[in-house]
Amino acid sequence: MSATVTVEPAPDAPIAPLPSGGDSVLRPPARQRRKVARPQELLDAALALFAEKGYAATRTEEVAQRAGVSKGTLYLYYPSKEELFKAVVRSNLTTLIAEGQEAAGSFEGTTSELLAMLLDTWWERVGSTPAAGIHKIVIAEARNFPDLAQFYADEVIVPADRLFCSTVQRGIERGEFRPVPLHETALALVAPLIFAALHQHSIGACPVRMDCGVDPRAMLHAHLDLVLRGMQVRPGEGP
Amino acid sequence: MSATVTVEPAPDAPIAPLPSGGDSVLRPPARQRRKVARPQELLDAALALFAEKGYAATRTEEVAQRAGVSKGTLYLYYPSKEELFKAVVRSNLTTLIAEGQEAAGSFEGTTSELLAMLLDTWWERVGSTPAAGIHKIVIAEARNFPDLAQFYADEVIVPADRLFCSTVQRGIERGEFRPVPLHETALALVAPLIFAALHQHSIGACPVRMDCGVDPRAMLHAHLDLVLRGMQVRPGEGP
Amino acid sequence: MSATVTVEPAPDAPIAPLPSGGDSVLRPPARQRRKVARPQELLDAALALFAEKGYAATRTEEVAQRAGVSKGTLYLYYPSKEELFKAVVRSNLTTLIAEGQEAAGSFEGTTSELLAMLLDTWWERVGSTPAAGIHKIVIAEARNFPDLAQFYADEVIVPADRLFCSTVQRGIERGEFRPVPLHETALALVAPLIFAALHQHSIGACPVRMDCGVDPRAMLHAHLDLVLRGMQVRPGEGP
Amino acid sequence: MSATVTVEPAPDAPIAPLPSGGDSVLRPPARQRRKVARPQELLDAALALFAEKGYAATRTEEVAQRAGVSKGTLYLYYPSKEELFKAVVRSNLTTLIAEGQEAAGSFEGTTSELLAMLLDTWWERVGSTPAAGIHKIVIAEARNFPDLAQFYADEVIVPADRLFCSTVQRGIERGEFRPVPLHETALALVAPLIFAALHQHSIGACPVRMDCGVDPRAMLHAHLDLVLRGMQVRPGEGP
DNA sequence: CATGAATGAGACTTCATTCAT
DNA sequence: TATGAATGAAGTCTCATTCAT
Repeated sequence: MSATVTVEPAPDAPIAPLPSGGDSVLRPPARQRRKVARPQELLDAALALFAEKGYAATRTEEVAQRAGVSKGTLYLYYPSKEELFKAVVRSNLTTLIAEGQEAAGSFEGTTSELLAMLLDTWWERVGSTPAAGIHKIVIAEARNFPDLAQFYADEVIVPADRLFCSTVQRGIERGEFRPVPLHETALALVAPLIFAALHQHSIGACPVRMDCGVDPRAMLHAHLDLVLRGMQVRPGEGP
Repeated sequence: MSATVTVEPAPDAPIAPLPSGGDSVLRPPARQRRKVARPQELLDAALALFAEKGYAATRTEEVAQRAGVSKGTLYLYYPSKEELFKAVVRSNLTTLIAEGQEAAGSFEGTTSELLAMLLDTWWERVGSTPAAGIHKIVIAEARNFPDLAQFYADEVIVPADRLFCSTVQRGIERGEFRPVPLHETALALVAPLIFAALHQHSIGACPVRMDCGVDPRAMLHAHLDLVLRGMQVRPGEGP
Repeated sequence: MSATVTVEPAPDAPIAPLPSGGDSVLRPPARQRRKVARPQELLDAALALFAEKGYAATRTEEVAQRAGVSKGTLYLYYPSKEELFKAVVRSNLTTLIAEGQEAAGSFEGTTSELLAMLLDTWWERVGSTPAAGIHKIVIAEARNFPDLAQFYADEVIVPADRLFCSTVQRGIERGEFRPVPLHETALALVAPLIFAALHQHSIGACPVRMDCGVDPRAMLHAHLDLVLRGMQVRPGEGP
Repeated sequence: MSATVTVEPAPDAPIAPLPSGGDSVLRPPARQRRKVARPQELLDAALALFAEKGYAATRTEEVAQRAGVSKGTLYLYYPSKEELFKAVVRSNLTTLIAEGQEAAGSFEGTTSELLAMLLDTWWERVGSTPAAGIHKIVIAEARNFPDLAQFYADEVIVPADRLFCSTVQRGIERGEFRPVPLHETALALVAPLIFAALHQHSIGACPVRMDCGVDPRAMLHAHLDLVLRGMQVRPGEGP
């Protein structure tokens, strides 16, 4: 408050939700009615916190605060912490899936290019965003929330597997790839990306001194280079 | 309780996790080796539970029970749940690294064979054992325990990176591999395995119905096949 | 909302429960009689819910819903749940008392017949109607709402006692009954009925399997038979 | 604490549980281990509070305080508020039932005397004690806790009905009573007592000014006098 | 007058930690 | 040392009440 001290924004709300404008410092916190915007604001706040601290360590009140509402308001929109979490997963993964389908849909070009594009897009839209933190949470809490695990399997794992399997299949059918096993190859394709995303949202988000940091981008390309070469049909190998 | 009972000497480090070498299997009459074995028993119980349920969902009482002692006794050895957690991670990672070094040792044969051996061994000794649960925990809790992240970086990530980088280097130097970028390739090599291990200890451990389950073993081989081909020097490509 | 709409005059007692006579069934076009009917509608809804679930388990929102208004509107008429509760009890007790007086009237015939009639009527008009739920509420909450207990004592217990005492007195004076103690006998007369009514509105309203259910009607008659015989002067017994 | 000030006991604990003796005024409240005494102390505290305020209005922490323990300790013995309540009911009603059976068992004398004794005892051991408050609670909360209602029906209502029916039967068989209907008469016998007990624990426990207060004792005798006369075989009525 | 989104005190319950025995 | 009864801070969720619209 004093003139010389250059206070940085309160650490509690580094990504402050936006307090509407006026927000005078009087006691009653000037409650607002924003029925339509609230759900998304809550979802965003929840995603950020869940991704950072995990499911159990995130308090509902903290989510509400970050969204700029009170504890009770959160429960107006989501009936429980678990449902809130599911909504977060659903919201971000539905988008994810939709994008995957869409991107794969009508693609012209070599399958190698398609794969590069898919993985690139995934990294840009998911892996490098807070949404990637969801994977971390699911991995960490799956055994405590079996129905959540089932949900995740149904909504994410299976569709993603389908997408990549069919893409590899396309490469094989077009004579671009050797006849590699589908599921295993699909997994080998995405694993490094997901791994990098996990890293990014756990150790990578900590202030650790490390002399072998890896740029995910560079890693992605090295991986693609490696793997595509490994799949491609070599000159004298023809089927 | 009575005064005449001469309790065996207190373990030199009542709160220390245990120096891993000390728990030799000597003293065959399995009688009354309680007090020295306690720390390790607690650590084992804690590892199993943390790996299964995560940090927050694991109750200290449960750990104590599983180790066959009372709640209070646990606090005799570890001053808090957090310290117990750190001790578990440290204890098991040290072992883990030791095994890595040992496995690498002096290997004769092609670098492809060496890599195959390394990854195979890793899966056998770590990925498929409860120790892999540690990765899950560290990933999930890194941001809540920053010094743990630092520890993990120092003790696991950096050494592992060094091991794989030097192996790839060996392959390049011997003319077996193309001149691929070291760090990125190393990461691409291990990522699918770690990913599979994580999967194994989260979703894979849940009773989820899934039509695209992948055998980690088969995946490992598909991955190796792919990646080694991608790295190898092709006939007409000379260095 | 618009300025030209001439809302009907505000009810003279916006917060008053309603004086019971005011809600005549006039104004046949059942159109827009909302605002004057509101208090009674709220009271009715509240009575039903309080009687069914008790004070604490009844939510104000539920009351509002049942009355067809919003939560906020309820508070326009009653400043708090507690006041609503009191208004409900008072309102219905007034009715109850009125019915008592009405039922008593001027009776010709033996006092036994008069008593039979009184109790019969009470059961028909009160005991078997939702109004009996009020007794349940008062009994349950008297200690949490002392002034309500006072009100109940003044408005119900004392008048009822007076009515039955004077009736018994009449029986004694006319030589029909032995000189029994007044208050105690009056209580002994009504207790089984009230008891049955309470039962009816608590356990009797639950889906309990019970092999000793009692028909309140039959019980009433057995009780009367017993008690009137007990009071009546026997052939050889003095005056 | 000072010598001259005669402090009355803190208002929070009018019926203080007994603080073991020492109870110095230091900050740590001198926790004690009384594993065997605790359950009954908690039950007593719970009975008193439930009887006074009802189920919902009684806070678990209040029960713990009154029993002289902390919130958590309560849950060491009873897993939930509902279970605590059931334990209270069970504890007090089991005693009740046992006493009833026992008292009725081998009785010599007229059935009128037996009935007088039964009702007298009931009043002394239940009706006039806090245990009678249980009836109030069951009546008030039965519809919110159906399984409690079932429990109460099974454990109290049915056995009590059986006891009184068999007693009336005995009177009829011995030629003491007219052939009255069993269930109905049994109910008519106990109803005034239960009614009085309810009254005692609701309105009767409030500071109400009332000019028609009834001594339950006197009422009990008036009732018995009335009802026994009504049941007894009159001189010229032969069986 | 009416609405219903928003609030926040408070209830129940859990569990890491302490400490008398 | 070991125990496990006891503690109390903290978390999730409810709901009476308020108030901007």
